[in-house]
Amino acid sequence: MGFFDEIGKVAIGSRLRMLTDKVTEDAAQIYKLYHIDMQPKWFPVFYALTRQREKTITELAKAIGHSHPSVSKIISEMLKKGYVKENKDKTDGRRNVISLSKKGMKISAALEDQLIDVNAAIEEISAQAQHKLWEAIGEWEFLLEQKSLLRRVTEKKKERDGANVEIIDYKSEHQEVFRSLNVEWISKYFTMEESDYKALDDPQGYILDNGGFILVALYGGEALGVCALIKMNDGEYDFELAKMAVSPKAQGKNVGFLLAKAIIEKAKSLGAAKIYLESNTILKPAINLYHKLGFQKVPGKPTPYARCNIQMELNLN
Amino acid sequence: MGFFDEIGKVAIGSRLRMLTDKVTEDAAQIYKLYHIDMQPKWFPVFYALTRQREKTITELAKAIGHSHPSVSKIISEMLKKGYVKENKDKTDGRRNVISLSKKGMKISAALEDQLIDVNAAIEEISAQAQHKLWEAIGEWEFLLEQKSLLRRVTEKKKERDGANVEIIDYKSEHQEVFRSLNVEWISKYFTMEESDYKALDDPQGYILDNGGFILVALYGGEALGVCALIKMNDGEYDFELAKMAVSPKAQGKNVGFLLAKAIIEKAKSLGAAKIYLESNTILKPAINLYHKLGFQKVPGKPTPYARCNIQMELNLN
DNA sequence: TAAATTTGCGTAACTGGTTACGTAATTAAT
DNA sequence: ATTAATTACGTAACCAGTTACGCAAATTTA
Repeated sequence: MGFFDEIGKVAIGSRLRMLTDKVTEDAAQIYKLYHIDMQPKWFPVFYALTRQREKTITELAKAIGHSHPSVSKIISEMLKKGYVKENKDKTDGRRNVISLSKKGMKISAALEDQLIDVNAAIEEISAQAQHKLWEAIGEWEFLLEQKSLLRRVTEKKKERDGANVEIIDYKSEHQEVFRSLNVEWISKYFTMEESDYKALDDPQGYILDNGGFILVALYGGEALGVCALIKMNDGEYDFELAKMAVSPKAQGKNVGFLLAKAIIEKAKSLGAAKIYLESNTILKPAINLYHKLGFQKVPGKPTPYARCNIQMELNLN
Repeated sequence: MGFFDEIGKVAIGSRLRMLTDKVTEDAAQIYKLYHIDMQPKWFPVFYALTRQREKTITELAKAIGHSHPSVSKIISEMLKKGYVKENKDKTDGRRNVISLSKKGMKISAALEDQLIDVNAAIEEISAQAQHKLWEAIGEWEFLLEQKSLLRRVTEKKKERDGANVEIIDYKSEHQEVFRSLNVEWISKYFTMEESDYKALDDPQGYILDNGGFILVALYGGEALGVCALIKMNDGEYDFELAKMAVSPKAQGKNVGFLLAKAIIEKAKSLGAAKIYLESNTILKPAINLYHKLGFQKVPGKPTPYARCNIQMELNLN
């Protein structure tokens, strides 16, 4: 147990499994004690059948919370022992209606005594324990039903990553990063074009001096993401969101989202009403991100970029 | 869940298993979220190795509470991925010393972030729950360690069976039962002898009128066990415990023990100091019972019974 | 009424663990 | 110095569940 104390509650799964094993391991012995020739795994099926005379395989599976092949196997074993009988449904040839045989019902009577004693034993343990396992399980089932562990972990990750990400204004020292991060992804998926070089080689002249902005994302102090807001001369849009790039090192750390969120805030604070962007549908994570931020697809506009096959806009009002 | 509410806490095992499944099912996804190429089942091994540079298969198994073949399999999988390396111990050729490879250590660093988030997520669930699962598991582990479920159930069964058993004095109406129960086991394991017929055909004249006693055990009102105390003329012993018989129908219901206990009390109340009995070692449950009651083996005495190969006495002072 | 979809369920293959067993290396006992 | 017992650990077979798949019957849709 020392191991699990040290490792923390991450081990809750392993620990649950071990307790389950411990609670379960005696089951076979207990049946022997009552001279009941039955396998522990048959019990749920058995019990369900005592409650309701007849049930099909699928009904049984649903009732006891197993998959149907599991029930199918159990039934074929119980059939061999003669505890149940099967009966093809006359009106629906697919259904295999299972019921307890005479022999099965006799066993089921013997089981009742056992149930009483096992229940009493478990109640005894419960009474000796300060913390209520039964109720705790119920609560956990409910809480996990509401929000899965995966979702909870995802949220925690976002929170933690967010705290590590700092979004700052572009300074001339970032020019190298701004260029290299963009070259990296563009040349990975497409090829660099004329307009790329213009913006990347001279962000000061091409973007900032024209009334645009650039933000830089620091992760643990290192610049791992960049994003630009380019002033547009078109009457419809105020800015184009462009040259967004996140280092593979920071992938999955929510950097893109935080960066985009920040740049949208920036645009808002500058009184912008509509933002435009161009992208390509093979960049699925990017498209998803834009979608999540509220961008909507718009019909084709003229563009200098060959790689553009989708255009989107975000209305800020 | 309805099923389990209805069936009662007997289902604690199934319920634990389901919760375990639920907690565990997301594990693989969570690793993916962190871009860690690892199987959930490797985690305990991984973790144990980050804690202590080197460990043998068996040490790992002990540390994480698995069987050694399980660890053996996991290691061979991790080996294939290049996360660990093995090293035959120079001084002990049997030992296979495992340690993390460079690649393994890199993964282990990535794991740390994940651990933080998973722990946070689980703490969040814990905080939302009123009942403390973690502590409850700890208590159950302790309580089951102290006394296994099997032993607890056995005790409950004895209690319940005991309450159903009533020990009464022999009356003439019991002669038939007294005879038939004894004939049943004697002729099953041995053959009836002259002395048997004397006692069984005329318990009144042969046992009671000579200062002996007979007790009858009723189970649910039915006479299913008998036991006699025969007055002895020998200077050493006061009574012989004999003609104890329990119906197979009442087997495992503690009837024998209660009957013997009662007959010993009877002897005590009559001022007896020493009880004697004869038996045969092939009757193992009977010998165990006598032993449990405090009877000790004594060297051979003259006996009319061919089937006797062990003699025992109980000192009542 | 024919075609497409859904449902019931059996079989097969997989999974993450176990116990059983065999073998080689080491240690203890005579 | 043997012999016997113990230990480390790999392989095989099993176990109680699962998912994947396919077939046939029933139901829905066109």
